[in-house]
Amino acid sequence: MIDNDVFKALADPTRRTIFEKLAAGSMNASALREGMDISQPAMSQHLSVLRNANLVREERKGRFVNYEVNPEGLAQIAGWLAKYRAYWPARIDALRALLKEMDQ
Amino acid sequence: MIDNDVFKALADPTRRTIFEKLAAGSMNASALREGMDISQPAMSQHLSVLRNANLVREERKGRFVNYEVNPEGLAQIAGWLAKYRAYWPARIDALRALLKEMDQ
DNA sequence: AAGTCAGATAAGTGTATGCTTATATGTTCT
DNA sequence: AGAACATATAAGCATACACTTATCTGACTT
Repeated sequence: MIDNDVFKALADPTRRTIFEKLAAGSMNASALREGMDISQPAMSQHLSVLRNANLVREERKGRFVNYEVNPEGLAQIAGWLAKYRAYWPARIDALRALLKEMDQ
Repeated sequence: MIDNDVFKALADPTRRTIFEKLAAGSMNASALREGMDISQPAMSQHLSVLRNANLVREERKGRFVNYEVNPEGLAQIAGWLAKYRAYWPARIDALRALLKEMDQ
């Protein structure tokens, strides 16, 4: 099951922070570390997990590696969530509307 | 952070299966175990985790405990997902495919 | 009241996970 | 070519996690 990687990847708060940073704008691994009190290998390992979960993708830029959000992972979560549409509370009707709109 | 519990709870495939079963209809812990090759304590522990993540809630029914989906947990995921709405349109095709797949 | 049943909790154990330090790979600069 | 830099990988370690068996609590039954 592929969902597994996505949820596992997001189960770690540090990885969610990294993802959030990337969502605000792509950047390389060193830039990501700024203000995060995390070692270089740890960051590299986290990025590897996020990449495997299709939450993030990389692009070599010379000696840097630029990381950016990969919508694929988000789509997987949306897909999982959609299965339980029946239980979505009114409060997130906007989300449902958006999915429906895309479905047309 | 509350997201933490939700994603951690869903990071385990067994718990996702349990949740899925409950989404199809509320039932007690014993009924949940049917066809699942899981010990009674393990089930109880999983339900405890799901409950803590607000993905599930319980209702005492005499000597049974009926479990059902708690939309609160789903709302948390939807809320998290909504923050990255900006990235959805980039892969509308994937979302559409997922939705179509689900509708059958 | 005693027995039985549903479920929770306790304690122990093997494995997974996230970190560390050390080293390797690959790219740019002089 | 060699130094400097960005990132990845290796190996080791402490903690978290999912499971097990044993026991406990609370509710129905006779």
